[in-house]
Amino acid sequence: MSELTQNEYREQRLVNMRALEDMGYKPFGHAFKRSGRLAEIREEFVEEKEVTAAGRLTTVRDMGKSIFADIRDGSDRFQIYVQKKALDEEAFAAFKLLDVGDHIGVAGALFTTRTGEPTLKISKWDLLSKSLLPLPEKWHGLKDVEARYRQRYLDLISNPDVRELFDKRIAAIKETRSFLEARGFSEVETPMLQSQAGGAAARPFVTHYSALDQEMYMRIAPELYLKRLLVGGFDKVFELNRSFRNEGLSRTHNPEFTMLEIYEAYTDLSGMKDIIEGLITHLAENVFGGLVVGEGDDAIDFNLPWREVTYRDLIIERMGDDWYDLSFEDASARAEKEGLSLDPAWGMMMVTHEVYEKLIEKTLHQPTFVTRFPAELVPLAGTCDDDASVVDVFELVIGGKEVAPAYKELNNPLVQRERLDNQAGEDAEKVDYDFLTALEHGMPPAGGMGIGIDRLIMTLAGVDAIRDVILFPQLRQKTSAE
RNA sequence: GGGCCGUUAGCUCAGUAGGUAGAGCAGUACACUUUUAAUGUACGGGUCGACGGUUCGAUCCCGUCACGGCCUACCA
Repeated sequence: MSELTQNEYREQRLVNMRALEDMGYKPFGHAFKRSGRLAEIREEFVEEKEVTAAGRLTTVRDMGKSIFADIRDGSDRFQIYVQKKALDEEAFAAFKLLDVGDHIGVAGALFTTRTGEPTLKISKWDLLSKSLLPLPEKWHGLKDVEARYRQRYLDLISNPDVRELFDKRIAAIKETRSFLEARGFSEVETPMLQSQAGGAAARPFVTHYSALDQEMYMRIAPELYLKRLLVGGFDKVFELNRSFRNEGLSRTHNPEFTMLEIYEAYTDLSGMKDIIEGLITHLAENVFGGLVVGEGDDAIDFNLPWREVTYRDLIIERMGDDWYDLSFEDASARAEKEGLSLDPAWGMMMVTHEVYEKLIEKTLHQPTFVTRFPAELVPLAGTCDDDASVVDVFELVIGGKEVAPAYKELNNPLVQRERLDNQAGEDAEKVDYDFLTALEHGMPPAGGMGIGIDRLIMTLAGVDAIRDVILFPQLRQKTSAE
């Protein structure tokens, strides 16, 4: 079937490869000293200058005694000109045996064609690596979404906008690190392999550590270890790395994802707010091209200040001034009238929260800090000074998605123990008692924040699928693999 | 996990109210010394996702499966 015809391409390329070998070329050759990457050669273009360059052959325009072709490296594309009389006969004949996709090294002089294209007229060339399989079509690129994710290398070669988006992701992560380091934060690494998966409520990936003969979990969040570091005297730390959650795949969920968590001692939410506002506007301006992302009604405006509103006010705004005075039955009826299906086990708080998650959050398109969540929902946060039923937190929502929750961290070990015990219920093994012990030694008051980096990049880049910002997103394994 | 949709040449896509399929790019051959989606002429290339069923006959209809997409559910 498809392998058969694909083999015809491969067979032909093997024939070409052997012919080149017979002429003394090494098909999977060697290092090649280049004057610079193609972008540098373009930048430092001087008429007549002798340079060497290397890249992958991407298009060939053969006119008999004269060939124009493009080569590409990780930085740019560049046109080369192969003129029959400019190199020896055998080298010219050998060049015609090349296939699109081959890596070559070339030497020659720069010039400008009559159409104004900077070009390298080659006097020598060498084969650096043979490509045995054809690349996707040059004009339409690779469209098949499955192939794009499974063979991302082809996607990167043939779809320049994909490469550009990943370059932006790389730049955003680099800028995030320098932004935080410039403000005195230290980047740390804490365990991804944990004996207890704490810091969030998600199903973990389970594995087994043979040496200790014990179950281990891939972390679902770094939070509890970062707080141990607060106890240990690291008062400004962050970790920017992967967490893992054994939950469903969707347009906005990948089982491994990149999270940034930041903790600063002796500060509170206002400190976290300054950081997130500064960081996001910095990234928008310096990496993604400006403070307004997208167009028309979808545009997101990152100009400060951002809206700040309490959870309670949002609920009232959506469900009516009297919501919090309603009986449970009346509230449930009103929620169901809005199209929500309610779990009979829920109480008033969960019904209200369902209203927030299903009816309100997705409508918060512009950057919005939602504050003062019910305390039961956020067991690791400290309560507000004026009202112990709500916690001193914000969730930054952008484009209808939760991008960054921040807490005044709970540092009262007695309250923390009670809340974790309550949450774990009968499943007491789930409580990380080592963490509670650390708190008892005294954790400074602190603000903390978690930022889903993949989602932040989606938001800033204006893409709506998480797999478009992850190089190798998770897919089901193909059983027919060779 | 549930619902709906998709899978045709290496790539991008047409198509057949059931009679084993076409185009462009790519490939092969020839021509061509300034092209850039080079051009011109000719040629080759397909188990129409897999397996069953219905039928004289299935890429097309039906069923199962695989993979993917969208929606939905789980992820404080």
